[in-house]
Amino acid sequence: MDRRQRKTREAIFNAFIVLLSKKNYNNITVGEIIEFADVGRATFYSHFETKDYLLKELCEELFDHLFASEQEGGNSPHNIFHCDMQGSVFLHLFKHIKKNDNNICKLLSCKNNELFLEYFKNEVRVLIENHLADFADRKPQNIPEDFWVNHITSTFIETLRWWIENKLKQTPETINEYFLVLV
Amino acid sequence: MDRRQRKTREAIFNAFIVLLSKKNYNNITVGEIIEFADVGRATFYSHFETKDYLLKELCEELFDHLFASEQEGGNSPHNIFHCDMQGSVFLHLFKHIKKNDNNICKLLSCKNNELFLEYFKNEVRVLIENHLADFADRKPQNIPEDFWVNHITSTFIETLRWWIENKLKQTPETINEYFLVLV
DNA sequence: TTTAATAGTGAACGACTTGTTCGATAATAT
DNA sequence: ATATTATCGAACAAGTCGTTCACTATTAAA
Repeated sequence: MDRRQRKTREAIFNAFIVLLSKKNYNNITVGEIIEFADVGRATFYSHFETKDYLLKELCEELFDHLFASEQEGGNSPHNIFHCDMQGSVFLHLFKHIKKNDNNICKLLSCKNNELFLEYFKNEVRVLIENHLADFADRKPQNIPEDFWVNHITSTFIETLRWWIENKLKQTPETINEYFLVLV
Repeated sequence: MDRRQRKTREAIFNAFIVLLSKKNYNNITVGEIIEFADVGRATFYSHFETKDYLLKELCEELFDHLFASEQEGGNSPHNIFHCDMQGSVFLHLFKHIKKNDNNICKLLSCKNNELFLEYFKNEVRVLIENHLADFADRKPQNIPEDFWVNHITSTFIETLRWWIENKLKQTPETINEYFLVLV
């Protein structure tokens, strides 16, 4: 990839992230992004079709970092079902978010954006599905499988949101226990 | 209240609801609303400050219908803690939504709007808080009170959303059981 | 080094949306 | 009958979006 392209792309992502830390997604304009990124209008639109696509591509990069290690953990079948492993998958996630170099927190905060939440929920759902066996003994009888998956997924995300609203006061370990105790 | 005012207000609400059943909140313009409502632009803005305020007022009317009976049930202290009452509060809600004269379903569907979800969640939270005693024996030890309330609230809403995504196939009774079995 | 291909620039454009203004008209209440 | 109030409708400035185009700068290839 052309060095110019890379630089432009990064400049736009950076500007977008900086702006996201300051204001809501919906209130950010393309004009602001290109001003911060110091990039021509036409250039922005040659990289991203719309602002929504910019978010989408940012999410893909973000989720790569956030879920990559977890997904691989999910691929080694002999360890997953192990009790210690179960906790650590989600604990890892909570820890990553506490570090918060990335700006997931801002995006997750209620008032922000449905689009991000949709992407994020899909990602978490896949994770949950991969670790479904860990929750098998807690699953109530007579409820549909996807209802159960949806519930664990939602509970995870809502736990996260509650944590973020509480300014991440609790340790990742505490939150992880809170989460596990719910499902 | 002036008859003209009433008629205008209703025309706008109606147009808004019709449009909501066809497209996402974010994609609805004030121009469309006043066209459908057959009302002057200045008139719209003399009734509602912005589109968001229109939604807010619509929610207030909607929630009045939806939560009014439940709230009153919550005010008679001798019946609340009764086991039979517990189920029926939420069952009533599920039934109301199945009837769906109002357009909560469209608004609740993921892709729609954070603003509505926020209003709705607040309303449900109050309901849950009023009936918290019903869930007391299921509350795990050592988790904060508001975390617990948030979890029940979220679970209710996510149950609802799952139901709506599934086209309300299940009966209200079934969904109510699904919900109660989760918490 | 020269050349051809590629990426970025910046101004301008049309289209759409928002929220406001104002003089004229119609409905309502007294 | 009169005064008040609501609505109309057209126009407005401001902001935003996504596109276009002629021009310039950078990069990769010959």
